[in-house]
Amino acid sequence: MPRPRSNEKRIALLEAATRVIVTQGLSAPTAGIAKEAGVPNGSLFTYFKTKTELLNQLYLELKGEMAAAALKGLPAKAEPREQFFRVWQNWTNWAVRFPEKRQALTQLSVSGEITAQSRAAGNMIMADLAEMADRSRANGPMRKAPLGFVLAMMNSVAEATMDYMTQDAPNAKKYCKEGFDALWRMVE
Amino acid sequence: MPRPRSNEKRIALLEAATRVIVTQGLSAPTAGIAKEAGVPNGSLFTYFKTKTELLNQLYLELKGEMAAAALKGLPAKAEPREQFFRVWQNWTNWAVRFPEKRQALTQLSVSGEITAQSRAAGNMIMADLAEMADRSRANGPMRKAPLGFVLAMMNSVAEATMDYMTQDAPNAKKYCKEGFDALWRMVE
Amino acid sequence: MPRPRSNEKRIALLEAATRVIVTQGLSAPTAGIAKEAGVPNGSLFTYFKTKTELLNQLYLELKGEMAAAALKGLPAKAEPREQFFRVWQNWTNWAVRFPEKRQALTQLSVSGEITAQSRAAGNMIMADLAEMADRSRANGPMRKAPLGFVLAMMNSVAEATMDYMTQDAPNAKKYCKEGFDALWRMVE
Amino acid sequence: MPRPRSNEKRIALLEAATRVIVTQGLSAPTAGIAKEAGVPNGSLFTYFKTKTELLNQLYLELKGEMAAAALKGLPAKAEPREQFFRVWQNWTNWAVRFPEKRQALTQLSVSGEITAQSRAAGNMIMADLAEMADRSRANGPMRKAPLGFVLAMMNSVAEATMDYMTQDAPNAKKYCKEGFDALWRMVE
DNA sequence: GATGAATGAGGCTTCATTCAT
DNA sequence: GATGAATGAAGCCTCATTCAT
Repeated sequence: MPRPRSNEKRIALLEAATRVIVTQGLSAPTAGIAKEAGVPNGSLFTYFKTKTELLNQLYLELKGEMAAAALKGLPAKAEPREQFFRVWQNWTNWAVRFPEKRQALTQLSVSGEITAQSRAAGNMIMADLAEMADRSRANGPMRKAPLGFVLAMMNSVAEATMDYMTQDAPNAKKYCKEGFDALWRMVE
Repeated sequence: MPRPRSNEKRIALLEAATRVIVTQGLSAPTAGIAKEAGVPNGSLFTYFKTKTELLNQLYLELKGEMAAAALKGLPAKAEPREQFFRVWQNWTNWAVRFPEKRQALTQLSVSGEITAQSRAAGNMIMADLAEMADRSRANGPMRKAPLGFVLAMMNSVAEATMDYMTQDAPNAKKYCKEGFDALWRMVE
Repeated sequence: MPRPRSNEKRIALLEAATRVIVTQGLSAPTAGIAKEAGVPNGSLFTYFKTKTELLNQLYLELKGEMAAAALKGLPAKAEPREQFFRVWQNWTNWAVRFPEKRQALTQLSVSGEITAQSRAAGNMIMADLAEMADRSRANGPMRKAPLGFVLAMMNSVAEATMDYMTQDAPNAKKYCKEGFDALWRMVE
Repeated sequence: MPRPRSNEKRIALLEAATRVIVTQGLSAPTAGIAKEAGVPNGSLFTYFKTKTELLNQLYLELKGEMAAAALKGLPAKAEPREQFFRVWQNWTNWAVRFPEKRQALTQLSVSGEITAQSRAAGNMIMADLAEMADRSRANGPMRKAPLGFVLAMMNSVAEATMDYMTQDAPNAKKYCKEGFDALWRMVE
């Protein structure tokens, strides 16, 4: 029985990639990522066939983490608005707690490195969030707009909110609320 | 400001860069940009000292074009909402007419290549737009929020709108209106 | 001579190497050979200390097979020419039946991977053939030329013949005869 | 006007490649070739887009040189045999004078690196030689065999001859004659 | 012994920038 | 100034071999 593949190294590489991407961008050398992870450069390629694959997996990983954070500990019974606000808080707070993860995710999202497949999978991950959004706008002015469009709106507002929460951490809570209210006005 | 002889080549390079960036990303080789522009590769560096400078100038150029387009032909006397809507139309239509320019601008904006100075200059360019936004929210629910935050919100909604207008061109007009209404609800 | 347990795997590796060398050349990765053989990559090195050793053993194996095929079922009593022709047929037919083996052998022969020792051993293997060749030219025009030179000549004619037999299989028999006659004219 | 491409460097690279291939085989690093040529490694790729292209051009270059050498200074009027013998001498002597070139050419010929196109071009280069061979066998026992087959025979005999001439230089002349006579017996 | 993960030296190639002409 | 060849530092990835299990 050979040495089994170490999941720790995989994680270490993914986390290192996150950090390195934030400081150096997506063109950061794989060697740098490996070094940051404390792993020999050749090993990176036993865990990820190519740099692109590493990037795509990181994308999915981060998206998954973000979604999980957003949906964590939802009050099963609650007003839609309240429930949504809770998600909003979870979501934006995750971004504040892990600014590097969010930043890396943003970079990945706009880059040409992410496959259509990965993007599709990423959307699947966000399905619960999407559904919640769908319910929220059900009786509002955007009820007839395509769901995708509404989601894009929400997402973009969320991004802007997170930016400010991160940049100006002391007032994070205020931005969080303000952003949510703006969003709510938009859809409900 | 010493200018190299041919301004045509400068323009050609900038336009080529726009196209090349869209298809290949910011890591596109300078040689490729030069070729696309029909300019010898070495000449690129007589027009732009470094690749970074080319990118920064392109950023400013595109931002300028966008702002100019947005503010063109404004009815001097008109209701704020109407006037703002006109700007909104100009703006989003520019994005639809020149999707490559917008895409390149987006890529540049998120990249680490753009200097703080360029970003500041970029904001100056958008000053008129910012002022208009400021007036729009003057009596609305976001009247007390930091202007930057409001602008970021608007911008993010605009981005989402443009995305959909570009992706689904036949319904562009609808998205344009829908996006604007959403924005208006947010701030006014 | 300590032998690893399974001779089957050894054979499988040798045969896989033959196939892989034909398609990918001698620089084919050991991992690829192992995979083709259905053997885990690490195991290759329990059967062959190094890649070079694998190559050398393959060389000898193929040379041995070729010689055995050539000398098989010789009529003990027969005219020299007839006997030699029989060998010639056996030899060239082997090449046609196993073109991959011959091709791999050719590649190995010209490569720098084969040690002097292996080459010497390879010549030993061909000793019977050499002897027969020696007898054949005993009364001919090349009777005074160094044996090695005559053998090289024969070998080269054989190679050319095999090439054509393999390339143009339907006429293989004709080439076989034609090649032999040419050879015989040369030495006898 | 920029620096023109230096044909000297091209030649230097080709010659360096010849030498390096002989000692290290076709898998010799491009860096080593460049160093041997006294050229920075990056420059190799301004003269040859890829290693494969370098190899193919070298193949053609060597083949061309060989053919030119073989056909040099032919007596216009002479018996076919005499004329052919002259070619044979030229040819084999070239091999003795430039053993590295011949060895490299041999390696290239058997390798998988040479394109079908290059091989075709290589054959064109040898066309005059082929024609002469064709005339030589016109009245001989191989007059009905496919020309390609005859050429292959001749070539293989030449190879064997050259090997011995090179290995045992003092007797080169003898091998040259002996090889030619053998060949002549074969075809005429 | 069997297995396949681990390793790190190197290989090929690219590229921003410089510089000879 | 204009041009495109020149350059050499990296970058991504491969691979023979070793070694933990």
